[in-house]
Amino acid sequence: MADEKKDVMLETMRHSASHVMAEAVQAIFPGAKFGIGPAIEDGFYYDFELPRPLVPDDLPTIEAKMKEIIASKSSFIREEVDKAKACQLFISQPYKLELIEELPGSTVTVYKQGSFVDLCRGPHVESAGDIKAVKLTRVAGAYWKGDEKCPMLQRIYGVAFNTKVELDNYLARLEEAAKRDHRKLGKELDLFSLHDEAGAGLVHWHPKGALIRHIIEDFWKVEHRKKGYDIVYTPHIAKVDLWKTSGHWDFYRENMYSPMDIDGQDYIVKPMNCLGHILMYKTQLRSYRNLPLRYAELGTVYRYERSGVLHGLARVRGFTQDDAHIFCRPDQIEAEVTEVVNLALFMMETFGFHDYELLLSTQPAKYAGTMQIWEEATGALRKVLENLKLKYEVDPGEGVFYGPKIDIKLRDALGRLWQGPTIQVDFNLPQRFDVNYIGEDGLEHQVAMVHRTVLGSMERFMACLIEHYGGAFPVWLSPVQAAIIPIADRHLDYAHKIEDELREHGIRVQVDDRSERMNLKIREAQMDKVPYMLVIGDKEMASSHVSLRMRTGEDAGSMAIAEFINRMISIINAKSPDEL
RNA sequence: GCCAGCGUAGCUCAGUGGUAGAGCAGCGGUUUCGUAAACCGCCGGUCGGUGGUUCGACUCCACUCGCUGGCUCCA
Repeated sequence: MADEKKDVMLETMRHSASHVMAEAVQAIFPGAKFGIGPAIEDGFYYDFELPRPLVPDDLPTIEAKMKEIIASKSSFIREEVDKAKACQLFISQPYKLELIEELPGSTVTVYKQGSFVDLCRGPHVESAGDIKAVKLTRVAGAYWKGDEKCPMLQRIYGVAFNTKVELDNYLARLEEAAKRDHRKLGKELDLFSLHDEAGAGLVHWHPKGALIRHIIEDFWKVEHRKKGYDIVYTPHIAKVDLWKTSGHWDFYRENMYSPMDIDGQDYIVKPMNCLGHILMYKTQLRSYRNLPLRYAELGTVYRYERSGVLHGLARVRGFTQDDAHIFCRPDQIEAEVTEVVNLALFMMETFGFHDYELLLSTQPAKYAGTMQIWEEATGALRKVLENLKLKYEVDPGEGVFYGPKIDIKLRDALGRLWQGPTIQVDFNLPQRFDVNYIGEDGLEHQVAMVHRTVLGSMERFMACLIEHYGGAFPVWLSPVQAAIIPIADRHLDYAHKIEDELREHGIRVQVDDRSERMNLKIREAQMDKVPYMLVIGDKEMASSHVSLRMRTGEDAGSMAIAEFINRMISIINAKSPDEL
C-alpha cells in the first residue's frame, strides 16, 4: 500500500478514536459539552466542557470505557441532515451549534456510533473495532477556538496506532527523547542553571556551557566579518521615548519591562537591538555608495514572557540574539536577504541541523505601516525563497508588527518546533526614525532595513543543539575534547606530559589524576560525553603511545600521540558534526 | 496569563496527621587497579516560602514563588 494512503487511513482511525473517547466521556460525564476532536500527529484530542476539572486519574477510567466501546464494534454511521434538524439534534451543545452556524451550505453531516452523535465531516472507520492501539496521554486546558477570550475547555490528548507494537515503540521513543531533554542534560553535563532566587527565565551559564557558547560566538564573529558585517555593541537600556518613537511602546508593550527612573527620566531595558543600530547609523550622512551597511551584535535583550510559557533555555526572559541590522537601498533587499538566507542555512548545516522548517510569516493583526509597504516587503521575501528554490510554507499573520519575516524553525527532542533564525524586512522603523541615505541623484532616500538572526538566540540555539546531539557534542564544540585517564599514580607524569602536548595544539584536555580506578574514570568521562578517552598505563608509557577509547564505546586501540593529534585536529578543523 | 499536575539532602527519589529515609554525590581513610560504578566510615534536610486548621502538619486549607504538560503568545 502506498504510504500516503496508509497515512490517510491512520489519520482516519485517529479521528475515529477521538469520537470513541467523546462517547466514553459522555457516558462518564452526562451533560458534557463537546468542542472539537481532530486527529493530530501520532494521535488525537477532544475538547470538553465538563462539570468538574479532570485529573490524571480520570484517564484510565475513560480509557477503560473506550476499550468497552471498541470491543462492542459499534458502527460509524454517516448521515446528512439539514441545518435545522442538526440544530435540533445538538440543542444542548452550544459549541456544536456555533460550528453549525459557521458552516457553509444548508446541510451538514453527522456521524453516529453507539450512543454518541457528532457533527463531523468525516471520514471515519467502519466500526469502533477498527481502532487498534490507543492510549490517553494527558489532560490540558485549551481555549475554545484557540482564543484567549473564549472559555477554556478541557482537552484530553491520546495517541493511537495500528498495532500495540507501534504504540509501544512510540512510547519507548518518547522515553528516549526525554533523555535528550536539554533541561536534564544541562544539569547532568553542568552546562547552565536557572534559579528561583534569581527569577524565572534567567539563565546562568556554567563554565562548560559558557565555553560552548564562546566557541559558537567566535565562529559566528569570524563568519560575519567574512560576510561584510561590522560587529558593534549597544547599551542595554534606553530612554522610553526612543521606544515610543519606534512604535514598540504601542505594539510591543506587553513584552517590555516597566520603566525605571533615572534622574527623573524613564528608561527601559531593551527588548530588541535595532534602535541602537539605527542611532549609530544616523551619526553620519550616509551615501548610497556606503550601502549596504551591516551592523551585527550579540545583543542581550529582555522580554516579558508570560509565566506559563517559559521552558528551560528555549523560552526565557533574558537572552542574547545573534542579531544584525542591514541598512540598504530598496533595490538591494533581495540580494541581501538572499545572502542572509544562505548564511542561515550554512549555520544550520555547520551545526548539523537537517530537519528544520522554513516559514514565510505575513502581516499580523497589529501592525505598523501601510498595506502597500507590507505587500512589497512580503513579495521581496517570497521572491528570495522562490529563487533559491527552497521549500517553505506561509504562516499567515505571524509577522512582527514592523514587517514580514522568514523564519527557520528547529525541532526539539520531542518534535516541538522552536523558531531559530529569522529574517525580517522593515520599512517602518526607517520611516519613524527618518533613516536615510543620499542617492546618486543627490537627494535623500529612505533606507530599507533587514533585521536578522542566523542562529536565533544563544539560549534557544543551545537548547536545540543539546537536544539534537543528546549532549554528545561534535568534537569542535565539546567543552572537554579528550580525557586522559592514567591507570595508576605512576602514570601521572606521563599523563601530564601528554596533556601539555595536546594543550599546545589547542586541544581542550583534562587529566583525571584522582586516585580512582580506571573504570570509574572511564565511566565518568563517558557520562560527560567526552569524545575521546586516552587510557594511559605501563604499555603506553613504554611505547610513547596512547590507548584511544571513543565515547561510542569503541576501542580504537593504541596509537602514537602525534597520530592522535593529527586525527583530532583534522576533525576539529572540519567542524565535523558527527565524526569522531 | 489560563487549565491540570508537581515542589522532601547537591542530584535521583521513598515517606497518606504523631517532630524525616535510601542510592548517588561530598568529606576522611584503605586500595594503585587495563576500557561504564573498589571497600569502610562520616557529614548532610526550619520537607519551596508565608499564613491558617489541629493537642500535634512534610502530610489538610489559603495565598505566594518556582517547575512540568498543554492553551494563548514568541528568539
